[in-house]
Amino acid sequence: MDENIQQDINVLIKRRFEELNELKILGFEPFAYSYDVNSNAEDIKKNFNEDEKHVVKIAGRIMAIRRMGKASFAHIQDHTGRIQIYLRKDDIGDSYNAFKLLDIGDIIGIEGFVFKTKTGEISVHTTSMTLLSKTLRPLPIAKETVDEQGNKVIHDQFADKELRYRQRYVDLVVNSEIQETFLQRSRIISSMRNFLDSSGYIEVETPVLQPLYGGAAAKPFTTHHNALDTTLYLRIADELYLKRLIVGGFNGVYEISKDFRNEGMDRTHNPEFTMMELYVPYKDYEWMMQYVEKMIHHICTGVFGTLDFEYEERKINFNSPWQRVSMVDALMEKTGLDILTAQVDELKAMANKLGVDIKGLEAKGKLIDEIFSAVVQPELIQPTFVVDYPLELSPLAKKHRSKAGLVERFEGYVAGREICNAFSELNDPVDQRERFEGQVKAREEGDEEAHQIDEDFIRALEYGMPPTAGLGIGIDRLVMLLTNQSSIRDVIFFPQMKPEVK
RNA sequence: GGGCGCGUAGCUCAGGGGUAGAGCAUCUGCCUUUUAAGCAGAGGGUCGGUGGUUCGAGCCCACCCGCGCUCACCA
Repeated sequence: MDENIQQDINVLIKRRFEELNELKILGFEPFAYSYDVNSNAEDIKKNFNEDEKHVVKIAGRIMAIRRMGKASFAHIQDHTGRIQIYLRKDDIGDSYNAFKLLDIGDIIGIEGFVFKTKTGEISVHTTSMTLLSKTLRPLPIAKETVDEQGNKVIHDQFADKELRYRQRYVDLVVNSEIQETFLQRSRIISSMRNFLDSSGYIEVETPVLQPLYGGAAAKPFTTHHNALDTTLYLRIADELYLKRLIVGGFNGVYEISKDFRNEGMDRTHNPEFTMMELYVPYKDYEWMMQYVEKMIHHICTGVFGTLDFEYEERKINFNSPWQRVSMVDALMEKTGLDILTAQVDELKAMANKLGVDIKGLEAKGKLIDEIFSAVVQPELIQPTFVVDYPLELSPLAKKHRSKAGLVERFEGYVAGREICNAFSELNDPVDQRERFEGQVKAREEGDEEAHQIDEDFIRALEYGMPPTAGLGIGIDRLVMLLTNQSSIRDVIFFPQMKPEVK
């Protein structure tokens, strides 16, 4: 930060330190130990009764002050919202002198009785004020007013996106409406966990630090373990460990945890993100599609009380069953090309004709994926399962029981975005080894994201894994969808940022 | 990395060649039902940085730095 700006802030901070000392001299402890709260802003307003003087004890942060000599009004904000307080020197004596030394941002406890002002605002008439925490930095507070048309106008809003992300604690205080999105995130995860638990599946934890990374096509973060003197990777997926647990005999395991991918950042990508993966033995991807429908239904109704959502101005309805379309059919319809029999040259020609950037790709699977992403995916607005993917795109999925060249895999799309990925898990260790070897070949041909051979995983499969259905859901993106947020940074408290420039 | 945009007081912003502005916030005084409280006064800026053009540069030019959006890669 620029030194001069720093100095200017310091003038304000210096004044706060002076107030701190003056408060101590007056005998007020600026940082209290506790306060017995028995009400909150929301309850006070909800339970207001003209005839009774409710006595309440509340605590919160001062968000506005209007001083009028020997009496003052202020608004304090707690976790339920704001409420006005009224303080008079006649009522609180010496504390009024302390109040004169308080600022917006300070945290106080107020005991008093509830009343309604001349102008009709339910307020607390203070009989006792306790300073709980003195602020040493000025809060970038906004003021609100209502214009002639009845629109809420916010003045001096704390709007710098970078500062909001870097200092989320300030953002949460002064733009407190964002708390709702994060509360919804929390409820979505709880609801999902609750649904999985009630199905009898076990929540487990598997390593974040892995000697071999796998389970997805992505570049990892690399780190080093000193005592072992070995390279470890931050996991890019939980998949291979969770399937080992299915080998071990559990009746369904899931994990909700952070995965890490060392790739670009934008409105839908953060380097660490939250993933839910579920594996259920003796089931296949058909069963899993229905399970996803039920789970999303449970979350939508449980958290939001509705199946109707709006995302980026488009209406979405989560009624079951979701639409289903096979990848082959969808591409046939859009391009007239049968991707099962098409040659690489035909796919490249089609991509060029459609204006799809294939940037030197040669692998058939990747070409198909590019064309699909460009021409089909954006049109999948209502919840849709795209089923049966090319084998070479899915080295961990089981070959389709009747369609050659495909695997039993589906992805769920909503509002043109992928929200889940699932398959009938490959449990044939011989086939798995061949797929891994195919990946090694792809890697040698320059595909940095191709899988490595995980010998221990193959060994686990050789001990026998029951037929299993597996699912992955990107939690951040699900939350974005359900809370109508277009940036992943708005559903993650502390999104990754460039290092702060001093 | 490419393209577009932004950077002026603590916050939100005006000013587009003539020597720095507004509102809020801060400080002082008055004010015991206010609510963007009010009234009177005060302080606060090397206008993101460096060079250049000019008698004179927030303003024009070049380069750099930071941030946002977007494209590419990707969940």
